[in-house]
Amino acid sequence: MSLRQTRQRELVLEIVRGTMDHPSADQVFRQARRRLPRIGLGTVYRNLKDLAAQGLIREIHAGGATARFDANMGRHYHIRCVDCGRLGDLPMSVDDGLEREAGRATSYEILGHQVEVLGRCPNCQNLSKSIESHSRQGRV
Amino acid sequence: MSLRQTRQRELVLEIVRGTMDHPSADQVFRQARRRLPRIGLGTVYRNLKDLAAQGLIREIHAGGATARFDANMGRHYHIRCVDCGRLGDLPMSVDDGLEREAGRATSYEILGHQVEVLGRCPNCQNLSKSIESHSRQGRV
DNA sequence: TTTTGTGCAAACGCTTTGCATTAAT
DNA sequence: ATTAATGCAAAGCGTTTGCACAAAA
Repeated sequence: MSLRQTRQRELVLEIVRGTMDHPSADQVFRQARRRLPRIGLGTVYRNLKDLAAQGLIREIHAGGATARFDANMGRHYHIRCVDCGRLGDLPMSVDDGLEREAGRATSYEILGHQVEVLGRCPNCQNLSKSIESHSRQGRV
Repeated sequence: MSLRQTRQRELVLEIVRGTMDHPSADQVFRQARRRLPRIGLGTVYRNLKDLAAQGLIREIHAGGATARFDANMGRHYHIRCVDCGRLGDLPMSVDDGLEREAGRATSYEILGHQVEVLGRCPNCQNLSKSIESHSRQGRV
């Protein structure tokens, strides 16, 4: 249950904490190998995942693994169900102020923005309700 | 240069247009195969990519392909350079109203949201400037 | 007839996993 | 001594690509 403190795990955490540039697993791996030449890529992946589960680091945009396609070409936002992965359109207005503010905050040339709201769809809410009331089982 | 009108391409477009649920390439493929049993998965991928390039559909990769990691656990937004993939933190305020509005617009249980602004980082802006001024080459 | 597009299969890149060994507790 | 974590390699998954053949133009 409790995590053991290993050289590898400490190093991975230290590397992610020590940089501002949101490294990929492979970048963390390369950097780690400079200090622990025998560290494996699998270990790095496992530690990144464990550290994220502990809330010590955050994995960014892991949700968008597989591409989705949309024939709605108007600007709009999306909502994703964290349980079943269902992706829906959000019938709400697009915030142009956000790009203006981002332009002020950085020296990037702003080209656009995407918003993804995370939630649980009605179907998955009902599923977990019926599990609660009918049994003691945990996560499905 | 100009796209030919094939049964396969028409079908793929029709499928993406005919659903609201943002199908993945594989879902499009399965549905397409019901009407064109010999269609290949590669063809579906190629057509989705072509149709997106033509602006007829949109590819949603809610985040980049490969996962990135961040030790900054506070709520914040990101900005991605569309040229080099560089990912930065955005020093700007998080919009809670957005989640409230999403809650009103759907029957999802709202859990959070992510914003990714797209742009070109200062470095890539300079790179393309120097290419423009020193040569006639197009896209790098 | 000339290309572009297709089907197929192999290759790709990122990530996960099985397993025998190592090391933290 | 116990058992979680490691290194390694193989497999998994979504996606891309090379190539000979088919079909639009």
